Amino acid sequence: MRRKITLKHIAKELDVSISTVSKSLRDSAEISADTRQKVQAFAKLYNYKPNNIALSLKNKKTKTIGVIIPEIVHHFFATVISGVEQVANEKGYNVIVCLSDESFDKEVINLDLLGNGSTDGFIMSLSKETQQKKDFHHIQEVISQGMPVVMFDRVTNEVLTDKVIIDDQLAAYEAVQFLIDKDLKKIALITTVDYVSVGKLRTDGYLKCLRENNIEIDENLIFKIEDIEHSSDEISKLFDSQTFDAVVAVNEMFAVVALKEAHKRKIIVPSDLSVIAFTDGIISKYATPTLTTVSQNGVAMGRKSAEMLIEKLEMEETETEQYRTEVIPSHLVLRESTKS
Amino acid sequence: MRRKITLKHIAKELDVSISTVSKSLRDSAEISADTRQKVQAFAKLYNYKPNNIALSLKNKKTKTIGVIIPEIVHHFFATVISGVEQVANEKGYNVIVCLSDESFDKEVINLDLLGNGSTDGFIMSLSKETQQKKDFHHIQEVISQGMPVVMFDRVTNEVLTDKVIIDDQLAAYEAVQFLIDKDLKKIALITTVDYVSVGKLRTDGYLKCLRENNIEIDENLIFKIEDIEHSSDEISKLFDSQTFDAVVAVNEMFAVVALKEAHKRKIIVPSDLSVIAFTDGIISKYATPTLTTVSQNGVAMGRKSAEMLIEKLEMEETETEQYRTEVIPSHLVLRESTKS
DNA sequence: TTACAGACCGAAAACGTTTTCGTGTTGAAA
DNA sequence: TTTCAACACGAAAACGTTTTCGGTCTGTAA
Repeated sequence: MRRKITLKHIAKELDVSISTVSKSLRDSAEISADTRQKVQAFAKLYNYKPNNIALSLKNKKTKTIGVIIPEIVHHFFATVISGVEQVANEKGYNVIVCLSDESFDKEVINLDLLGNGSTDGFIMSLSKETQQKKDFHHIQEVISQGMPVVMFDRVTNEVLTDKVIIDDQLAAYEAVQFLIDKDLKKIALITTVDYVSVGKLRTDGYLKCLRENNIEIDENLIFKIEDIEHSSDEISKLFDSQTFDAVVAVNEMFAVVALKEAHKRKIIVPSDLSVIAFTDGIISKYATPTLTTVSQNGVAMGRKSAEMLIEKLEMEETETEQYRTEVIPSHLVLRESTKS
Repeated sequence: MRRKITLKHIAKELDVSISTVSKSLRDSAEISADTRQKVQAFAKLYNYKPNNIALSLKNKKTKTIGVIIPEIVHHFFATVISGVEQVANEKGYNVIVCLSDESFDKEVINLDLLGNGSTDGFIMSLSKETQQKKDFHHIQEVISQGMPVVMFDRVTNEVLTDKVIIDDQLAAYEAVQFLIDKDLKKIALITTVDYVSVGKLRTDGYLKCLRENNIEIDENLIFKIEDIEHSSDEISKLFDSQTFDAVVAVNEMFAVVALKEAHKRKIIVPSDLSVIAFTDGIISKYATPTLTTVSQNGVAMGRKSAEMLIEKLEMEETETEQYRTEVIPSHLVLRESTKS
């Protein structure tokens, strides 16, 4: 088992000093062409590669960015990671992924663990529990220690830092307006409980659009679902108790469940009922009928987040602290679940 | 901006040596209770946490495992990461994720980059290109340098190391047998090109089952699809040219496309046509009708892979090299796309 | 008084780099 | 012959830890 070779080994083998070896490998003019050549040949032969950890310690940079997300088995977050990874890769950074499992405590632990030298900065999306507790001291902590942090999607105003979001309220507004333009007036909304920030914003957009179109808001058409596991029963109740000619769902799963419920009741989509979902993911593309969705470009969010973070990492310390919030554009992806 | 505090800072502030600080924090009996108490109080006050990088360098352990997968926007791989992360977390390890994008070169680069001290070991699934080229020297390289590697799902016999797989051939066999038991004889197979190892194995299982049931193999019923983008047209052709009463697809997407094609032609699933898909993911659960699938428990694979890797990492160097291949059980998840 | 044990603490090495600075040797100019 | 620059290289510090090995006290026993 050939162990990893170090500068020291090369130095001893060639009977020169460690400094000489190091300089030779970096092609320093300080060293004679002869020695340089000799060292380089030897290094190549034994496949020498500098030790990353030693470099990190010396440079006080790890070239690693930490990504903390609620869960990875979720198409949207997977696409974000994909985007982050793309630009990280281009710029020579590694990505270390941590899952909070929607738990506040795990978020704290992860931040704590990685905050001690393992990463140069963070990209994160808040866990549900954190959003509920409204406790962000762990994030403030790492920021105050000089670590750049970029928050995406599930963000909060209470932390001053760079952010990347889609304009959820506007997107919901546009989705609803699209339906109204098709002359659909009884529009149901299937959303989450309010503490999930994006759920709240989308609900706000829905309400705003109805108001501005002078359509009376019927609270019975707004359905807040806590638990995705029982969404099927819940949504069934909605169909039992109310009639409506369009549904906006804040995620794909709710929309597909609605689709199935309609199918079961012989309600034809889109002629009898139009459906629009948020988050343009895999399910929408493969549902029957395929779903019209509000695109939520995770790759773009990931890319933008990584770009902002790396920019912060590589700029001079002295520059003025200026935080930006970038808005990733979203648009309606028209498919079979709405009338054309 | 409070910068991170180090042992040196504490030492200077309290006017003792670095050694004393270090020992105090580790509650060494060498240091008087008085001093210990003082140091600990100070450290707590300033929220001292040892620098991970320095520890890694000293201990020659990073407590980090590298995961290299073809892509993350793929439910199966996401579940695997989730599993890996779970046990990594339990055992105090971090997970660094790299995507090969199905590219041989990126796989080499990632392995190279992380192999130089950044991780203690690897968990990986081969990229398509690597499987095609059958070039595994980069993996042999890291192994020969003493890094444990666990391969999962897309593995190869040409590398001697720990592996975690599902018995794809057996799983396919059982799926086909299930259909035959329902008295379905004309069973089509929608699979990938042969160099994708799991596609090949599943095809083998299909063939074996037909043979052992004395059903003549009709090559026209075996459909190899290279490009998922055009699968729709391809599968349409299959329906044009052949008749059959069951379909086995090696992934969810192919199955859903078949489902839609049947729907379009007024072929009723499951009464006219049964469909079974591989990889029990999100799509299957939300398809219409829901899909009967061969479960491919990614979380279990991830967990098992991580367990095997960490076991290797923490066992004494001296123990005999013994490589294992673990098989994760799979089973049919019965849903609406097959007759009950 | 001397010797010695124990208590307490510090110096230094080690992990693997990079970089600054110093030093010895050579050759040429004065 | 003396002086000095250019050249080639090495020593050592630094990054932040942990740990081994000494060293300096104090107090007690001989």
